[in-house]
Amino acid sequence: MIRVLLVDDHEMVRMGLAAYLSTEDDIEVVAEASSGEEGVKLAVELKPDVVLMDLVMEGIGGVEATRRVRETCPSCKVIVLTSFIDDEKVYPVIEAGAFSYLLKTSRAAEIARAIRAAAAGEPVLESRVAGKIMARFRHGQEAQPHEQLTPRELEVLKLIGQGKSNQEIADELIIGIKTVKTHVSNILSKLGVEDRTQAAIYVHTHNLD
Amino acid sequence: MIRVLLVDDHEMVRMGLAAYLSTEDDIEVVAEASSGEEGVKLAVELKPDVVLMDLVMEGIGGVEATRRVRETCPSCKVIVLTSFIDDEKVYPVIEAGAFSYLLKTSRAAEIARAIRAAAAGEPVLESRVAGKIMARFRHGQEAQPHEQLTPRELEVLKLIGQGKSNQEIADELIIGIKTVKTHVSNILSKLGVEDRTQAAIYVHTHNLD
DNA sequence: TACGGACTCACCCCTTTGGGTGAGTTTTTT
DNA sequence: AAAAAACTCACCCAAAGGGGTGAGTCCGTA
Repeated sequence: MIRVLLVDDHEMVRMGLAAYLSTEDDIEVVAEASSGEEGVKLAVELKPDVVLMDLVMEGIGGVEATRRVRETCPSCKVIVLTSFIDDEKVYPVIEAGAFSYLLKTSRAAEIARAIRAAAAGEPVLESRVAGKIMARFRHGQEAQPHEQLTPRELEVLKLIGQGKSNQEIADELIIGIKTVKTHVSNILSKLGVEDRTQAAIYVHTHNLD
Repeated sequence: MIRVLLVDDHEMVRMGLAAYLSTEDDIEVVAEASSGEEGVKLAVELKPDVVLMDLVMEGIGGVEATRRVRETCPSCKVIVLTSFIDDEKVYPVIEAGAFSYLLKTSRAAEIARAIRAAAAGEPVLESRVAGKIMARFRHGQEAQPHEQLTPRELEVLKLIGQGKSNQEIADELIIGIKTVKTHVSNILSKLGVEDRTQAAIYVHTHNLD
């Protein structure tokens, strides 16, 4: 019997999963959590075989919840279940220890299959997610352009993403405007964009909040 | 008996709703649709009392689906059920004829209540949605700043949101750069922002794709 | 017809931005 | 201790952005 913990703040989704999974003889839903915190707590207590984890939740998100579950219960396989693929949380959550990655548009049978696969030690990646991962390795492991920014540059980039001018950024960071300009130049070059507007768009399309 | 049609491309959500609603004596799920098109078709055929409609779907979205359902089956009450509140699709879908608006984080009991309310002719607005609607009326019906943009200005704004320079916008629209600058000035003034970067951010936070 | 709104373009002028280059200081790593 | 990376600031200069103003055309409507 595969013991499963559901973590999702959507009651309907939990009910749907629970209803479907209860029809599978070899799968047992041992508990449901409506938040990341609760999910971590239940995972530690119950040591389920598989955790079905939503990514977007109030409080600590699925990424942090996954990290904590992996820390406190390394035997738990975390299957991430989320709505969107464009979320740039794909890489972080995999780094956080997610074992499989599915989309919520998946058929119910797919999910049952992924649960059995996880219990058997086989990860499952939704095809589009797999494509992203492959692309990342193909293009060299440098990954996201913004990951090669220095901490200070990242800080400046976020302020650009808030629509701040160089002077405002200088005031906020208590440095000279000349220094800000240097950072901005380096940022534009590293991100491969032409101006601060494109950099701001980068921030928003990559959710660098 | 209240006859309900479910429209959602997430099989799990449909299952969860169907499972829960089947426990309610006065509610009957007469059909499920996994796309907007299918939902419209089934609504016409079955004339349900209430349609539970997801907003984000492949193909025609929930907004267009709602409009068509209302056109072809005016007696059907459409309850919109979506994940996010920041979606600026709230107003459009209400204009399209949505009767109630709930979030997917709602408790299942809330949904059953909303279904009964809809059948009785009472709309239900999730509190945060209600707040938005109220705010819109309080601030004068002018609503979103970008709605007072002219068609041409909106076109330019979208290009700003793509990170285009004035010259690139001029080339794309086959007009002079002086004209673009005029549009940009008017846009900044109407949106109440200081520069094109903030305008680009506006585009992305308001989903003006 | 007259009016207003939208779209177009122009001129003047100032500010901001961004590239290139150099260089000093601090922090971290080797 | 030496090397590398990060952070800081500076100067020069060209390009782009943005405010203000004026004005012509076209189109739909009162």
